[in-house]
Amino acid sequence: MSNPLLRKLEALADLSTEDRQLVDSICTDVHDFHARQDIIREKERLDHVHLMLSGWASRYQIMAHGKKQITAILLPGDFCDTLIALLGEMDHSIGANMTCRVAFVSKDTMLALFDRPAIARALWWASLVDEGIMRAWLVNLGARDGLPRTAHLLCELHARLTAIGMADGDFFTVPLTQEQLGQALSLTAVHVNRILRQLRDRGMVRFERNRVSIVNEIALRALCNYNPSYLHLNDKR
Amino acid sequence: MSNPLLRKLEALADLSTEDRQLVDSICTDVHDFHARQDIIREKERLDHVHLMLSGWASRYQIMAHGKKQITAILLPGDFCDTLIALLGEMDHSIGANMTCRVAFVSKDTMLALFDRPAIARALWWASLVDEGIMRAWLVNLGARDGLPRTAHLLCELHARLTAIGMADGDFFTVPLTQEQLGQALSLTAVHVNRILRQLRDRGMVRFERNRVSIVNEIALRALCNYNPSYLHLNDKR
DNA sequence: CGGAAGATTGAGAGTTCTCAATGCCTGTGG
DNA sequence: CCACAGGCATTGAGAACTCTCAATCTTCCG
Repeated sequence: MSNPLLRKLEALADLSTEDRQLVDSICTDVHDFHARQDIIREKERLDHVHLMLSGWASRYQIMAHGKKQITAILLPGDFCDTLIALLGEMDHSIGANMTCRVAFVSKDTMLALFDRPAIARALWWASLVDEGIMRAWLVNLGARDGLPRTAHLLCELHARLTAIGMADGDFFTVPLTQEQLGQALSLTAVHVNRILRQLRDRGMVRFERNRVSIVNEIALRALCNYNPSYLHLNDKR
Repeated sequence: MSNPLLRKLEALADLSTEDRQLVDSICTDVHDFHARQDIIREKERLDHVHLMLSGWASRYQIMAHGKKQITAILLPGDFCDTLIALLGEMDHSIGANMTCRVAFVSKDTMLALFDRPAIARALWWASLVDEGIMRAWLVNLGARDGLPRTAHLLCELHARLTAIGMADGDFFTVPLTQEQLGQALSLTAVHVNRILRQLRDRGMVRFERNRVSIVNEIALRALCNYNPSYLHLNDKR
């Protein structure tokens, strides 16, 4: 399995051979986490950045009354905390949704990456994409009803998983329970269930266990007006 | 009126005299915008970054069916688009909510700022805060009902305005209509109105015209479990 | 003074939630 | 190999929150 970060950065910039070697060499301190385990907890202070190598994780925050809101889904190649880990104190937690392999990358290594212009450029692009995803989620929660909101999340996941080679055409795996999907979409598990049934009834998506298949992507995208430009896929400039 | 960026950065790092002079000198290309005018439009490509000098502006996105979602409120000292302007194409617009003065800062000037370690550090902190605000909005939309959600926004605005000297104790001005508040909170203007009445009836906030006064900040913060740590105020490290 | 934008209020409708019951699947232990 | 427990999915029904539509009122400004 090749380094997922390398793959991602290569899509964003032209890297030299040395750049590639450097990126490939940063995953020396690797840790495994199992489902439901926290990778980082609120209020922690860190001296390294977390890079997802495999598995799924979620950035989340728990409210006083126990309600949990997932604010991001982290996939292989994603940094969990570029800025926060280096500067501040975590104001939220990150939990593994399934077995995850995570590289702990030291500050110095990160700085070495930023010293290479092509790598730095690609890393900025990646941050820009992360920022765009967050804004897209904000709009999704704020401006779409449950059905199109869920459709939008599925479109995004399909696009992101495809980009990192984790989708098999229209099929992919979502290791989240309906409860967890609800925490990301700000819906109850019961309502997520009804929405998934609607998507199935309309012949757009099949959801069985953790396997998703997009049956009619055109219709699904139309349902939520999906515009993937915020992911800047194939946007090497 | 001193440079609001300087004020902000000084709260985040210890700047040398040269640093101060540099920051103070970047506002050479200043433009004024009037209420309802767009500062940046979706799909624009820019060669400079926008720095708010005075006034209020909103980052927003318009859905196909016309619904508008405000994803950020920009105040003096805020950069509108650190990354996007330099790398990509705007995937949303930024509109002035009142008369605004905006400095156009060139790429080169930005790079010069990042060459100064203390300034760069403060700028990273500022990005971290912006990121934290976005996450807080995501949680606010996703996990709070209208009443606490509105309370949270008011608490945040009060804190941010106080930090930049634009609040007069418990009084401040919010140059947004109830319609616009609704676009930020993802509520209809009608419902915002009812919520503001509730906040008034409960003796927490008075809202008259564009003047807001926080009558009982303790109760208001309790209502939404406000925890301002994500703003990293007084967090100079 | 008139017009327009914004604020306020009422009433009925729609979306989503809560509570609760039932069904399904998987892994474990006998 | 089967029974059982536990987690998850599914469905129903009534409640809660928020929206839509519509009317009225207020304020601002030319």
